[in-house]
Amino acid sequence: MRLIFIATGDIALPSFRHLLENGPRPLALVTQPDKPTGRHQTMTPPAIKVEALAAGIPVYQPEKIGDITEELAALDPEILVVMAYGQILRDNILHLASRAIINLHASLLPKYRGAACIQAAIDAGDAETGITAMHVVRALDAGDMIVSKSIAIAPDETGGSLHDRLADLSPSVLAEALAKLADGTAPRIAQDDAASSYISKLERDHGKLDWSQDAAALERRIRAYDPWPGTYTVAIEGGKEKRLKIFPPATVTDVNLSPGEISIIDGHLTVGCGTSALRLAAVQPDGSRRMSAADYLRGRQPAAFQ
RNA sequence: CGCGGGAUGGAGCAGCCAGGUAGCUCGUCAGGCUCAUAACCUGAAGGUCGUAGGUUCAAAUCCUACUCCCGCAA
Repeated sequence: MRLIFIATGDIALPSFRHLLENGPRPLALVTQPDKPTGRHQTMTPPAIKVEALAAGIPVYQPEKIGDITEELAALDPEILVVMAYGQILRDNILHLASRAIINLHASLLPKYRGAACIQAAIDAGDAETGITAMHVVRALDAGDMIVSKSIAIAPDETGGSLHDRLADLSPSVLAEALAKLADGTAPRIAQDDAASSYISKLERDHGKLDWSQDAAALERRIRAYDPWPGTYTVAIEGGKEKRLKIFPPATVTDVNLSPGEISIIDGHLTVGCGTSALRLAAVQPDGSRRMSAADYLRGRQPAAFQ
């Protein structure tokens, strides 16, 4: 089967490797251009590009994928596989493949269409999530589904751990979808739009914790947003506002404190929430490295979180 | 050279602006007290103040360069 892989995010790496090892070997990889990243804004290629080049797979990095429509058409693909690519695909790409264009999405559709689907499942307190293979249509993540597989979300699951587990689950979903497309047994399961939800892309600012919320909800958010975009609060230290990152695990504890109020209970940094309170285990002050909440308290005296 | 913060005994910090015997909260070790404690008391060990130069009678502190860590931004 003539296949082109279209992906940027690391979540696609296991699936890409699966194709390299078990076939069908991708004719090409389309990925986002190298971008300046890190503290020194050095140009960094997507990891999947590096692996593709090492495997001798041609790589395209168009600013807009529409710019290479002709090149891709010349490869005469039967299947396009899209996963965490990062660009909206236009009609010219949607109709490029003779057989199908499919997308691997990290949620159990129709829940959590959009970018931050992994975090959303933890944030909502869902018991499970998964990977869905579907046909790509113009509306984002709204195409007919082919196959999905689910996994349970652990009580201490973080966005990072779930990302990795979903990445490892993806190859089996891809393999099953490709097999069914090949032998003509692939179903087209329409999504129930009424049951759908859309999650927009997360920005760093979305990680600011609102202490007026329920402690259990905040605990889920701290896990869901780790490591990206991370959660933080603003600590009042000596009258100054200092940004303070918060890391899991946080523990809901039944103490009566007003939202944002800090108390040291049994040696643990405890913060009041809208309902009950949260005991924090790990934090990172601005300009310093990650440390235990106990270490943080040794050298600083935060008055409150806001 | 995108912007900015930082490097001080094992941990987290203060001291630096206005140079002049290394300090705080813990931890560790020893002893004491207690029925008992992540309790309390007493004592001790442990630092060439990131590196290299410079200024000075004198540098953690002022100047220069370098290394490493981190936040923002992507």
